[in-house]
Amino acid sequence: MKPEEMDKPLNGNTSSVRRPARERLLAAAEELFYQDGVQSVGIDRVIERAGVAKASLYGNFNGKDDLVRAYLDARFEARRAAIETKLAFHEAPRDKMLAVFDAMTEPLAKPNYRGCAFLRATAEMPADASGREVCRDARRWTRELLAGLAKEAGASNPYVLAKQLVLLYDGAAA
Amino acid sequence: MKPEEMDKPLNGNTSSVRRPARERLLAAAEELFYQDGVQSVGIDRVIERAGVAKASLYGNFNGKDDLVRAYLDARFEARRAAIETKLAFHEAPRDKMLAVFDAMTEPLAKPNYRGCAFLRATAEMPADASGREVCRDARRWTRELLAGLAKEAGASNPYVLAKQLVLLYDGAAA
DNA sequence: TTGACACTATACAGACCTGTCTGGTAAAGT
DNA sequence: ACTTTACCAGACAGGTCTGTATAGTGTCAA
Repeated sequence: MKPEEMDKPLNGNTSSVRRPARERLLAAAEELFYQDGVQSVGIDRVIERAGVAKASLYGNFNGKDDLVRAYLDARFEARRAAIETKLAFHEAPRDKMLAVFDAMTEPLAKPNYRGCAFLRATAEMPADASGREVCRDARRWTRELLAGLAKEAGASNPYVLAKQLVLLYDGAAA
Repeated sequence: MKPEEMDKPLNGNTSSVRRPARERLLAAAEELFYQDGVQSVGIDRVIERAGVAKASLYGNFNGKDDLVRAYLDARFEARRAAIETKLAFHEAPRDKMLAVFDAMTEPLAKPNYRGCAFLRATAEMPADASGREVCRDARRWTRELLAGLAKEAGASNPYVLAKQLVLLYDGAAA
């Protein structure tokens, strides 16, 4: 996606039925929020990109805060799905841990990678934003998943190991 | 510093001579920008905290962007000073590398630590902000310092090692 | 046909933020 | 005595942002 296309509407509707406004909003939010940051992307840009009226945004979400939260939720869901897909290929706890790490570091190689979405969002959101919870939950989920696997694998201190692994991911993602 | 004191002016002038406006502005910027984020802290809050008129800000700086840059510059200078102080105690390159890491991770234990100032600022500043350069410079300076020491220490691949160490720091700081 | 529904388009209020401008004070240099 | 310098206080303009309100369109079902 070239920059000059970044604000043109994307309907994705070669079919006769248009995708509902909510989906288009989430798709636009996903791209714009991740690429340019939650703070600096205004509502007007999102609705323009989604090809949606402002009223449709406020009909489907409670406000920007809610849209950001939905965007982060979707992001979390995507990560969880990616991890669990990879997880299914392995049996041994140790292999599973590697699979988790594999799934998480896979996006790093992508051309438009801009760092961990949760870390970025946490850094730029105001302290009282509701999206912070999602970020916290996502990090905790990852940590506890790793800790559980480490325990199964017989690690002497699974919780500490999980924290160190997350720390390593944070470094790579930053 | 309790939150309710966070916006009262701090003159720090028990002496007869008041500290000049520029210094008070930088001190206020340091605290507010680091604590609450560069974006969400407005100029009015900075000048109120500094006990300074708005005109004094625009007399000493070219605008908010410039103030942010000065804040980051000061931050960089402080880090450099802290590192070089610790560096002076050691002779062997390997000890020096540990000293660098020591100096950089020392602030992590402080009660009001909020992560690496440069990482945070980079995450929340708009793409065209002049402060990004400072962040880039600070990171490059650290990396090259470590690479130089690694080379002296006889590391097989000093540059890669330096990058990995910085990555480790980023993880810890995030 | 009518009415409910989802949507578009646009105008607008209110808040906030940056940056400018004016006016006044006090100290230091000439 | 006069000027310069540094400063404070606050009003104000211009912009951007979120969120609301209004008016109109197309569709589908009863």
